[in-house]
Amino acid sequence: MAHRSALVPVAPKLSSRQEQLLEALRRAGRELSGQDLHARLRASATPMGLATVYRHLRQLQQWGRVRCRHLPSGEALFAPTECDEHHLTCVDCGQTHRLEHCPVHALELSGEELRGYLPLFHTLEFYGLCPDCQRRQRRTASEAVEAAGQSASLPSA
Amino acid sequence: MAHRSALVPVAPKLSSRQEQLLEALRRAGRELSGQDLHARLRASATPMGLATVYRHLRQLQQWGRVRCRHLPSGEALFAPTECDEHHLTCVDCGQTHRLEHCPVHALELSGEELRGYLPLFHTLEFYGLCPDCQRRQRRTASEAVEAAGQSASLPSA
DNA sequence: GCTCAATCTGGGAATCATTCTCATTTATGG
DNA sequence: CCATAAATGAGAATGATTCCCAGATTGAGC
Ligand SMILES: [Mn+2]
Ligand SMILES: [Mn+2]
Ligand SMILES: [Zn+2]
Ligand SMILES: [Zn+2]
Repeated sequence: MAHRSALVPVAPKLSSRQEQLLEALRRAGRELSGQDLHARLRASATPMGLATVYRHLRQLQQWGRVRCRHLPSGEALFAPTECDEHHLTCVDCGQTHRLEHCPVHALELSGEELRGYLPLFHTLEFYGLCPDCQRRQRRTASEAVEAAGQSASLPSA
Repeated sequence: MAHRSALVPVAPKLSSRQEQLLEALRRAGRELSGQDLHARLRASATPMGLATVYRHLRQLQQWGRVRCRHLPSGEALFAPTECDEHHLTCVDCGQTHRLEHCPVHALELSGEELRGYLPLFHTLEFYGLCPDCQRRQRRTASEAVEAAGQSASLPSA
């Protein structure tokens, strides 16, 4: 709290609708898409339209209260900035794991690199091949090699 | 090269179309969207259709040769993985600066955190408010306060 | 060379998350 | 209550990406 107000020069009081949105995000305990949020809020006592959900998500992001990351699929996921999480994602099957610790939490940008910016949040995602997909790709590759080798020529690999 | 082949278990030979795509990305010297690439390749001697561009971008990404990040606007930008760049972006106006050095280049994931994954690439982006937008937000905020304080409302300007 | 199946390609339709429009509702402040 | 401004949301518009599928290309086997 003290942390937040120290960082943000303009910390506008949130409207009740914005509080509702942020609270829904907190309650979820995981990143949610705009559509997810809309679905949840639509069921609430004070339903919120899709346009309003997106409007406020954008506003909250510009105020540094919400951050957004994109899955490889392109889906946008939102979370409160106070939750500092990162992931390791398979570029093939999309399986993702939450990392225990943020590797850049300490390591901040130097004053020179900041260029006068007021830092709000960051995104950091690692991508790789999960063990299963490594196996599958190896299998596929060796099948190709074997098929090619059977014939007569093909010194490629 | 040695670096790459050591990392990637399955490093399939790229098709000529895939080479063409990757080469276009390298030649560009900056991140390009799928649409950008399509526009460039359409003008070339061997035009490439939009569907093919996206197909190969996905494949190259799964092979760890291309990485992708998303602007706050949602636009997807592609670059060769050998280019390890990150940015500082204003959440308000969208202005972005390239960082000189990658803060996580050394700092790799621990074996435990890797969970057997074969690391391919990462994305790291910092977000904040640029000096201009900080000023603007402060100005907007103080106008609001002043208007409220006066309590004699004059909507003239 | 020629043939045929497998693979690749790309025009155009389909998808779908997000944004936009704008008529209506709600908050504000006397 | 009145007037004005701000907020809201239904539905249309947008636009990037994916899907579909018929035609083109490749290349292994003859
Ligand atoms: Mn972090
Ligand atoms: Mn890096
Ligand atoms: Zn996988
Ligand atoms: Zn800015």
